Amino acid sequence: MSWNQIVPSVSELHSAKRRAVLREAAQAFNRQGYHATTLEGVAKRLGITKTAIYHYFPNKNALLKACFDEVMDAAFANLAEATANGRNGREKLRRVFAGYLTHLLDALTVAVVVLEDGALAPEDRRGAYAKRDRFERALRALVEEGISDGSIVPCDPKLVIMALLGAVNWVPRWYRQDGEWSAEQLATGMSELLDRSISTQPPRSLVRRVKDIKAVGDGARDATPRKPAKRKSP
Amino acid sequence: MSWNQIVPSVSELHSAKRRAVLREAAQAFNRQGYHATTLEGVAKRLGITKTAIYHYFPNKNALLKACFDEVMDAAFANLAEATANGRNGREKLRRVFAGYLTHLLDALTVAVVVLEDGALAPEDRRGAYAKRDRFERALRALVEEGISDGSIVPCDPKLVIMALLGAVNWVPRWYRQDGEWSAEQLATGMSELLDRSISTQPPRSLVRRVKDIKAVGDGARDATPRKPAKRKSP
Amino acid sequence: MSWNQIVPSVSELHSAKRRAVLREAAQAFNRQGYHATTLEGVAKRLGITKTAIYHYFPNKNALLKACFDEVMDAAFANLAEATANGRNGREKLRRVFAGYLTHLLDALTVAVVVLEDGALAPEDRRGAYAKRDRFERALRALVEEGISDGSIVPCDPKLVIMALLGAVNWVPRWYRQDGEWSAEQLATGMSELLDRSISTQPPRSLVRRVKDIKAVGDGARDATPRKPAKRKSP
Amino acid sequence: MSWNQIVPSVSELHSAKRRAVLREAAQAFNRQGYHATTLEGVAKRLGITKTAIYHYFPNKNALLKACFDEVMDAAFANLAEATANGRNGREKLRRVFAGYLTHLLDALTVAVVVLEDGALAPEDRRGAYAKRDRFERALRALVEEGISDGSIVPCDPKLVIMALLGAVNWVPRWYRQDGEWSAEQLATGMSELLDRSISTQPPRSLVRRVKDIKAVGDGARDATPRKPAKRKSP
DNA sequence: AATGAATGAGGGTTCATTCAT
DNA sequence: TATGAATGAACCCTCATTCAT
Repeated sequence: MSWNQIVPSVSELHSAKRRAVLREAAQAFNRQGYHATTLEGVAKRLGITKTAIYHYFPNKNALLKACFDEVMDAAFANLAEATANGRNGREKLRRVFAGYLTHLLDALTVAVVVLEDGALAPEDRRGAYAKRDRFERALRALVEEGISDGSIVPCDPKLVIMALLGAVNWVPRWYRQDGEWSAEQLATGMSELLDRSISTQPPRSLVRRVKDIKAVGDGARDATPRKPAKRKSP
Repeated sequence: MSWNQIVPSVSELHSAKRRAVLREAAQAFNRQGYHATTLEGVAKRLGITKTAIYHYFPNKNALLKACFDEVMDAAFANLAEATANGRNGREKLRRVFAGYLTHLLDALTVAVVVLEDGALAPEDRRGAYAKRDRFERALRALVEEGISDGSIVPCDPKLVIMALLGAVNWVPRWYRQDGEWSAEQLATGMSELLDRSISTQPPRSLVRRVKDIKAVGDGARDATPRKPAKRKSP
Repeated sequence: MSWNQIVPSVSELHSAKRRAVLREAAQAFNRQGYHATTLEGVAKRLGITKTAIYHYFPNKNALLKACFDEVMDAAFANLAEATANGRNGREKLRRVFAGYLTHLLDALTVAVVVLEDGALAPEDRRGAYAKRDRFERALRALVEEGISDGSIVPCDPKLVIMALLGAVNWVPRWYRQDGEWSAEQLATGMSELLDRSISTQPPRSLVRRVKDIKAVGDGARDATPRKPAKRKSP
Repeated sequence: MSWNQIVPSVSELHSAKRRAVLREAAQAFNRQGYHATTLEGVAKRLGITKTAIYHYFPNKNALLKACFDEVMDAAFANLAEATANGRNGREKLRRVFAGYLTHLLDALTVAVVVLEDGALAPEDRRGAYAKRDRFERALRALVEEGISDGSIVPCDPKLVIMALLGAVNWVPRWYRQDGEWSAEQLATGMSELLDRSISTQPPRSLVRRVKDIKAVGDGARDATPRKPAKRKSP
């Protein structure tokens, strides 16, 4: 084909549009929930018609499933990265959540349809639940690892994971891109908070007060110092 | 009339039924979300007909509003109690969340429709949002107080409150009464977690390791030791 | 029975209440139409409950039928009187309409459910239609009589009757008791108008201008001069 | 594109269908009243489904409003024409009513939903009432004009207008296209009747009897002589 | 006689989905 | 590829009616 590289191929165009549809739908799902979202509304915001969506997805539920899959894919990718590079349970966990959060906050990304898992079609649900459970189990394993290696405070891993996921999954419903924080700032702030909630290390402020007596802390926990706000344009 | 105090009066019966309807609806809202909940389903689970519900609530949205109001009432009650009795910002905050959580987990109670605020009728929304914002502002003030009095680690109060609320409000969607934990255990576990996430004090486990050197901690924070599971009957 | 004549008997009470229900329902039917009228509304205005109505009428449609019957009874009564006392077709017709109108305007009376004949139950409809048709036929006969005796202008009796009934039956929908006219004034004004519309006699004002030349008119037509307003209290 | 002018364009098709829906609904409203009319029924008679209607009108009430608007538009058009061309109050009035009636009787037209004004949505009602009141006021002004110029008998304009409107608006409820009269005949007959009811001129039959003595009448009133029936096919 | 509770039928409306163009 | 038309399922809600008290 001529126009090489310049004019996008037909299939490129198709997947670009598909992607746009998915993004728009995901944002709607995040904001209003699956059932309150209408295809009409999604289409209108894209400047297309409702039926055009059906060229890219077989039905509404497929949009949800695609969201779910993407989130889970990102989750497992983060998990792999974190497991490979983290030095102890807590650090691994922090890496997972930081990556997960960054993914959620990325405007381009599909999002926390995790909240809407119940809306999946029965045939998709089993697989989705299995994936999600696998992810949660992996996270729990990291907690246990952290408890073992002393980086995480003794606790119930299941409860902790649900709590942290609650905090994280909730973000897309209240975070506004044009709001007070940049995505980066938010991710950092949340990560610190989550980290503190399970760390065996005293919080930084305390560390400073105690360090004269005895060196405490693993250093790694200060790896993400608060950066000055790099606010996006409104 | 005899049967005094024993046989419930007519109006008592009415409000008991009303309460039952509200509870059932709330559970459905929590599990599936507002829009995915059908009055038919709620009625069926109560063994009544759809229209019977209309004897107790004028419409579906009124159920949502009633949920919301109840949650907020409990929230403010906790806030008052905590403000009066807490000794510092962090302790106050912990009391608020502990009470809030207990309320959410109470089987008798209506629940976290907070997640579904967008589904409120336009005329109710303004008031509901105002109430909710007032509550969140109060929580943020507690965080600031805690930062000032040194009980809470320096942080962005807004972000912290949203994170903690996310963790807490998410609970009713995954907590099962007949599950692994009693409500009390859950409340305790969550409280400890939330508390750790903002505390300037080193975590208990660390404290033990450090206490030989220097006494640290405010004592109060161990006021709620993990009790042996008092599991409810399924 | 004691309390003779003073305390009304049980059955008197019953029929008085029945009457009250019928009146209220009739007014609602007149104002809003049968289908837009709810028994709840009728009951509320009477200060009773919806179910109480069922002590006096077996169902909503029976109220409509009762209205209809009453109107038709009055109509036939007027017809008899008018036929007996009127001196010619036109005069008879005028008497019928005047009486009919008076009945419609009587606050105590049930009313123009004629407009809602289609809402009657199928089993009642046949009878009701028969009655109504009989009445309309009688009116047409009067028109024909009037044409024959020269008191009514040549015209299509059917059309004329429908037109006059339209004008008359429409009254209850716009007439307000607390409005500008007394019932009497309205009845008089309408009668004059209806009369003029079919009369072979020149209108009064013309008569005055012509009477110098030749005596015209039947005298009877001036039998109901406009009286000064005797307004009812609000 | 070929088929020019012959095959209707897409948008023409749309508005033709819209028109068909409106007509069918209007007929139902006229026959049974607004509340007794179901969209299901309207659709069935059109051979479509209930929901198809929603492609052309946002809801049931919009159908009513469209009817109302069309009637009022025709009313004002007639008013303008009559005011411009009528020679005196009575003649103007007659022209208005004749035109109005013709419109009502036109099979293609939407009709006398005037009777159902109370069923309009609250937000539409104010405007509709204002329009209707403006029309009625204009008619009353014509009556007053007629009284002043001697063409109309002294009377209460308000009462007269309500009576005449009653007679006219009632027509669509009983007139059947496949009945005894053509629309033209009916319009003529009704017009004569209405005219007689307010005219200062002696009726034609009387005129003939009197004219030997003195010439009376304005000539114009005989402008619409009864034409021989031109019956439409059933 | 009167009531509150409850029901079932039915109507308006929304919305995902299909079809023909 | 994209659209407008059309459909059917489902839901909320109203209301006449019945029943037990």
